[in-house]
Amino acid sequence: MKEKLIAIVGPTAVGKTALSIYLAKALNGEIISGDSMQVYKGMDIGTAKVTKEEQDGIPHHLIDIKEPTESFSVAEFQELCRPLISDITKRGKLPILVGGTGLYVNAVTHGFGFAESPTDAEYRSQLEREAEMKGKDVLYQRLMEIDPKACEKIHPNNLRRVIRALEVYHVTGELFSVQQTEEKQESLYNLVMIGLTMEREHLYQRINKRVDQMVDDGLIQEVQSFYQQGLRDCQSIQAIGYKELYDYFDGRCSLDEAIDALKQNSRRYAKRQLTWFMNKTNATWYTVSIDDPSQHYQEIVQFVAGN
RNA sequence: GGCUUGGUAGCUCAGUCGGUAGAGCAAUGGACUGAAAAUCCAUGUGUCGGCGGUUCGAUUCCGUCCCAAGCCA
Repeated sequence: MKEKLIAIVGPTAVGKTALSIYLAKALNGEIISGDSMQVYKGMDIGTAKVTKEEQDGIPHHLIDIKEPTESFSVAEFQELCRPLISDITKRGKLPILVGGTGLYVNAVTHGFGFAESPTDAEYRSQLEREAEMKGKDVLYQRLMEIDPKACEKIHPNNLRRVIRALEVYHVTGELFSVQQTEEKQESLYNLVMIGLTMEREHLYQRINKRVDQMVDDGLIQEVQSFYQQGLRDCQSIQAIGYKELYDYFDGRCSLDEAIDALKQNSRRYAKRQLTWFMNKTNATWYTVSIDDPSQHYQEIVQFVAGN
């Protein structure tokens, strides 16, 4: 008997958090964040992390589990998330996975098997240096000799993924393309996936408004404190909101330009999220209205409870 | 009121010595298996300001009108 798992996916700012709290209350649930940036402590405003008040007593997991200096990965997320789901289930509660990071969600709900191929940071940077000196074609050609099947799916310009494929071979002796065939079609869980979307123009309005709100709430100070602590070159500051404001603090642009870039990058991010969730999941979709975001809550509760 | 320079893609502009046009940015679509809020790929039809004229043919030349900026009264 598979464990029951609810997942809520959708683009940034569509209202996943509010729905998740509502569902958790209605169905005796606990919430697991499926988000690559909300794991970082102190990155609260910029990642639109749930506040304590919003949580309203509902247990939340996998937020604030990393220092901003640390790295994090899908595999680690998967490793943490799966036992957590079992644990919540055993306690008689309903696990609700809420996330905007499509890869993370799918890695948990489906059988992504990368547990056997760890990373090798040293090897990565070695390849990066090589690509810089000799060009990325050199690495692509090397991958072509080792794993031509992987090359079919990786664009020569996508250096990051070329390097990852080489890394897998380097570390495990196994081909990247072979590992990928382990993908399973069936979910590991009795999965009910809810997708939230919104008319594009309205979603963009909400994103722009939310960024302004973040600035009012002290986003600039939040990022500045990381900047002043000397936080540099780490995964956490790749987050939207942080990298743009770093450009401002570095004097590469004005504050207004940074905020505009932040909005634009958020909109583009939302678009990529929709592409992923629409094409890589079979969520049941609800189009939420900008005027009444809670319009479908009752319907969703019934749908989730009935499955 | 007169003169000058402009009006071309959502924006900034290029260009056509007359054969209905193209860059950057924006936007849109897509890919995605240990950085994923990352990384990467693909996509350019627009009354060439309006109306007339010349011409086989005008966005291009001419006239006129409208709009904008600047200068002179």
